Amino acid sequence: MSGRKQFDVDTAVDQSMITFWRRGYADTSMDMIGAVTGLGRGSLYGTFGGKNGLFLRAVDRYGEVYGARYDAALARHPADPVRAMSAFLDVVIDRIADPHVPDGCLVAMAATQLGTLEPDARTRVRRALDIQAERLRAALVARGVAGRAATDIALFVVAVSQSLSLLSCAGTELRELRSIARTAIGAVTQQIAPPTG
Amino acid sequence: MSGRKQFDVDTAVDQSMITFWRRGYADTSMDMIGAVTGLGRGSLYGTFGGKNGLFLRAVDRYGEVYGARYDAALARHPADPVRAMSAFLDVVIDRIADPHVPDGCLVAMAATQLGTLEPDARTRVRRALDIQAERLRAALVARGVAGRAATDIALFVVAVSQSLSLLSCAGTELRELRSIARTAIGAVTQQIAPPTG
DNA sequence: CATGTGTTGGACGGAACAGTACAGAATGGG
DNA sequence: CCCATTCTGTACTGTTCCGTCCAACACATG
Repeated sequence: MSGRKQFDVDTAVDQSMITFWRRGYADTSMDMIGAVTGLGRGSLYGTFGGKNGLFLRAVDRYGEVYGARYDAALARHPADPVRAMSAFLDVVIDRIADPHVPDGCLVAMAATQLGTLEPDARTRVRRALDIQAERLRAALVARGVAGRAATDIALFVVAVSQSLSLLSCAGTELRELRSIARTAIGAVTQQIAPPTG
Repeated sequence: MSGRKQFDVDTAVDQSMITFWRRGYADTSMDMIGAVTGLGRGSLYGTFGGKNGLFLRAVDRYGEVYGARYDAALARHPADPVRAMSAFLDVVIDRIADPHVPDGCLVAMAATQLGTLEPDARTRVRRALDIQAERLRAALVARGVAGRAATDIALFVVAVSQSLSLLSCAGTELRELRSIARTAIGAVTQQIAPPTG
C-alpha cells in the first residue's frame, strides 16, 4: 500500500476479461474477480467503480486485442477480398483453438445476455458488432467489392464468426468449425464473382 | 389446494421457458418464475424439483415446440433440398419476428452459458444442437444430397440459424437477418449443385 | 523527520438467492 | 361422513452477492 497503485491495471483488466468471457456477466462475482486478480474490494471498486465499470473495460480491451488481430489478418491480403474474409475467420478459429483463452467469444456471450446488462454495456456490445461489420465492409470495398455486396457480405461473415464462437461453447470440434468456415467462404466467393459466366 | 394439482403443468413450463429464454439461466430467479407462473415455491419445487429440473423441462419443451415447426417446414419441400433449407431458416426468422416470444434462442443462450449449467443441462443443450444437425442432414439425404455434403451443409445451416438468433439478441434488424439467410442459402445451392456446369 | 495523500484489504450491511419445513386446505376413497 | 393423501403458500435458513466504509499503510513532499 502506498500513494501509488500496487498493481497493473491492464493486467487486472485482462484477467477480469477472461473471467467474464468464461462465466458470463451474471455468473461472475466480484469475489471471483478478486480471487483471479488477487485484488481486494477497495482496489477493485476504487479503480473500476464496480462490476459494470469493469465489464465495460473488459469489453473495450477485448475489442482492442482481437480488433488488432482482425486488422492484421485482413491486411495480409490487400488485394483479394475472398482470402481476406477467409483470414478473418481464421482469426476466430485460432482464438477458439488457443488453449490460453476460453472458447466462445466475449461479445457473443454478452449478446445473448444483453437483456440483463446495464444500458451502457448494452450499447458497448452492440457497437462491438457494428465495428466488426464495418471493419469487414471497409476491407471489402477497399478490395474492389461493390458497396451493396460489401455490406451484405460483411454482415454475413460477422454472423458466421459469431456462430463459430457459439458452437465452440457447446463443444463443437475444430474440424467442424473449419468446415463451416469453408462453406461460408464458398458463399462469399460466389457473391463476389457470381457464376454469370 | 387439494389432492389434485391446481395448475396446468405445461402452461407453467411454457411460462418458465419464456422467462429463461429472455433472461438466461443465471439471471432468472425462482421468485421470478413464481411471479410469472403465479405459483408458490411449494408447487414449483414439488413439481419440478428445483431450478435445474425446471430448466431441463423448459429445454425439452423448446425442442418439442420448435422441432415440430422445423419438421413441418422441411416437409413442405419434400424434393428440393435448397428450398427445404431456406424454409428451415424461415422458421428461425419467423420466431425472431414473433412478438409473443423473446428474440434469440433458448439453446443459443444456454450454449454461451454452458459452463455455468449443471452437467445434465449441459448435455441436454448439446443434444439439442445435435438433433438440429441430424434433422437437417436426414432431410438433405432424403432429398438426394450425398452423405458427406449433407453433413457439412447441415452443420453450416445450424451455424447460420444460431447466428441469426444471436444477432437478433443484439438488435440486428429482420431485414439484415434475411440478407444473411439469403447469402447462406446461396452457399447451400452452390454446395449441392457446384457450378461445374 | 513529520505530514498529507492516495491505496489497500478486510469487515460490514442490506438485499437477493436456492432450497427446506411446515401448517392449512381440499379432494376422494371408504 | 371421516380421514389419509396430496397439493399449496408462506415463513424460514444459510449462503452469496454488490457495494460501502474504514483503519492501517507507504510513499512523496517540504
